[in-house]
Amino acid sequence: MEADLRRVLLDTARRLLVREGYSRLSMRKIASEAGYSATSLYLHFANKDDLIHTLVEEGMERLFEQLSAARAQATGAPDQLAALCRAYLDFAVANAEYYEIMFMQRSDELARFPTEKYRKARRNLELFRDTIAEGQGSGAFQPGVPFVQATSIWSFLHGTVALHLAGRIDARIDRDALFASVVTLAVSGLRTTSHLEPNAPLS
Amino acid sequence: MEADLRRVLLDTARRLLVREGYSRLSMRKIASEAGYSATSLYLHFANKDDLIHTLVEEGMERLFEQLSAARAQATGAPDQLAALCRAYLDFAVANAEYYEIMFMQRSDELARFPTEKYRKARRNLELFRDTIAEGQGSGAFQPGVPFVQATSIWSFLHGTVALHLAGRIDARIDRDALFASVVTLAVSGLRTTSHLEPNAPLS
DNA sequence: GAAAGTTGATTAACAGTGTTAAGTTGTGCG
DNA sequence: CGCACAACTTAACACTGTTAATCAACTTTC
Repeated sequence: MEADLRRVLLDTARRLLVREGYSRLSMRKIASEAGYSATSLYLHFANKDDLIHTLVEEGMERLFEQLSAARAQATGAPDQLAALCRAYLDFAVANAEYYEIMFMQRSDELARFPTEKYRKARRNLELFRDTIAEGQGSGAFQPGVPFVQATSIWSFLHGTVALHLAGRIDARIDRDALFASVVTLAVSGLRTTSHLEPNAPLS
Repeated sequence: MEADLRRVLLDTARRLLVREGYSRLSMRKIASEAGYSATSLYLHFANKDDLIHTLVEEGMERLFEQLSAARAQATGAPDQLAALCRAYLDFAVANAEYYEIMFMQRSDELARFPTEKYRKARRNLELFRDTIAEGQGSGAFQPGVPFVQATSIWSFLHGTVALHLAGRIDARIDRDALFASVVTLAVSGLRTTSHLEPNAPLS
């Protein structure tokens, strides 16, 4: 056996995913691209879902690194939260194919993300939650349940990128301007002293 | 030929979609369920995407009806906007399979929604836009570009239902409470006098 | 060192998918 | 009647994920 064929197959799958998109990613293609027969994949992964879930897990880690780095470069909860939002949106457009398998999989198409890998996915949300809690502690944010508020912000961010990636956002709306407005809106919704400015510059 | 086989096939497809979900909806199943051979579908639809797009169009109409009805029962832009948001969320959970093909299709998997059918999809967003513009006229809402603000709210709503339908929202968060908070948050973000209350009752 | 067992990979096959080409059947019409 | 056209079907292609059976090579054991 290859030194670590599992690793090779994952790398091949990732490369194919990024190059051709999820819908054109098949077990047979991964295998032939790696120079093996299709059934070899089943010696290292239970099934396609298992393979994809491993890629998702890797994506969650990469997202966590980028989110952490973004937050570390900002100071103060509001700025840190804004940095997290921007990093999330940036990750989604820079890794669209990754984002699709990570967050845009309908549950009946792909088996539920396994619990043992769920921890890594949750860390990303906790980054938001902790920042919000910190802001509440310093009095910069309104009171509330940080976990719920983090979920709300996440929903907002996800909705924006999901519609964007699906090509559903009207072409007249500039992407970067919309993203910037979304970040402002998301953060200002939590602030004690509202910093909402009319979003006239958009479109 | 059947009086209108096209109509029969669409009804069969819709029934199968709701009963078994999009991932288990195949041309062959639709055909056999309707009592015809698979290739018959291609006499009435160019391909599977064409058939799905027709279902999507119907879904857009149904959504429009429910949104319109909800807005008509409320008075004043803020309440009307809240009613629109609630109706949108309600539609999504009550017609999850429909919602999936309407808004959760990745663009590379399903061909782009055809322009001639796009009009019906846009009407729904215009309902939000017009309500926002009305609220700005009466001074209830902050100034801004209504179309962009409507898109923001839509993103927020879509993100919430998309994550919910994908089973990604933490089980500890009550769905209805989250939805209620999202509606409040979406509307209050536009108001001149903020009505934000701490969302403590959640979870 | 020969026999047995294990590991890593393969080929063949099944049941399913969307879709096209060719063939069949029935109806209206000149 | 015979022609034409319309509605529909059968056969086939090129895929898909996945399982069972097989084969070759290396390890272990006697």
